[in-house]
Amino acid sequence: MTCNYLEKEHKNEMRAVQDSMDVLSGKWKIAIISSICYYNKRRFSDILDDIDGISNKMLSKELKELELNKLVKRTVLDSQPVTVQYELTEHGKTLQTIINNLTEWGIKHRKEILGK
Amino acid sequence: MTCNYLEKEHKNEMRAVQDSMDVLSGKWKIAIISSICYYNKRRFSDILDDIDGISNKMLSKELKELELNKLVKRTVLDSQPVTVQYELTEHGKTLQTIINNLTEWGIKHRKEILGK
DNA sequence: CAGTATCCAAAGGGATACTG
DNA sequence: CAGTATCCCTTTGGATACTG
Repeated sequence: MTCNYLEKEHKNEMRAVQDSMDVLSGKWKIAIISSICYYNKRRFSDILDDIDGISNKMLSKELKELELNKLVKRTVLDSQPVTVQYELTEHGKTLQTIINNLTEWGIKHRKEILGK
Repeated sequence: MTCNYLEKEHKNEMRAVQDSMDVLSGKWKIAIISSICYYNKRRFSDILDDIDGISNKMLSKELKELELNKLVKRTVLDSQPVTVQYELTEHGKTLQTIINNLTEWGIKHRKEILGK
């Protein structure tokens, strides 16, 4: 791998990567996205069940951030009692490639570390 | 995007993604990798200069973790005073695809959030 | 059901000084 | 140069209880 581009471009790339990481690096972000993606639409309490170890406080906080970043859309259904549904936005769905790559790499990495 | 695979596969994917994120999600990890990659071989104090805001304590800690995860190779050169050189391992270089994707996505995301 | 609020312990991480 | 050590403030996040 050679990285023979210009210094300024390099700085810009680093900023862009950091932007992505800021959005994704919450402890539960990707798990949440993955859960919503898997079920297409998913309610708060269901996501809570999907993800081992997450608390309602954390789920609430992370979902709020995902919404702010326009990755997730929140819809309140007027049922009794109130139900809230989460789904990925079109923008959120563009994360699929990254998630796939992270999955592949994670598997490779595990082999590398444990020795093949 | 449809996610119509089996539940168990889904759990495995989530674990793999999490493995990757654990390795990469330190505050400075990707910046460090990117810096070493850019210069191919890079010394401690140079990386310190490359990355805005990082402290020697953090750089030392993150490099240690990257080494443990076999992404980075550390070489002590017997100069006066001692010089230490860091470079990516073959395994570390396999991150290139992910970094590229994160770069692209980060740019897209910025447009999405700021409004095009 | 879908969150908030509060308390609190643990981890993160900056600043500074020191060492081989 | 390449780190360690220490101090100490800030952030994170779990447990629990409460609300519309």
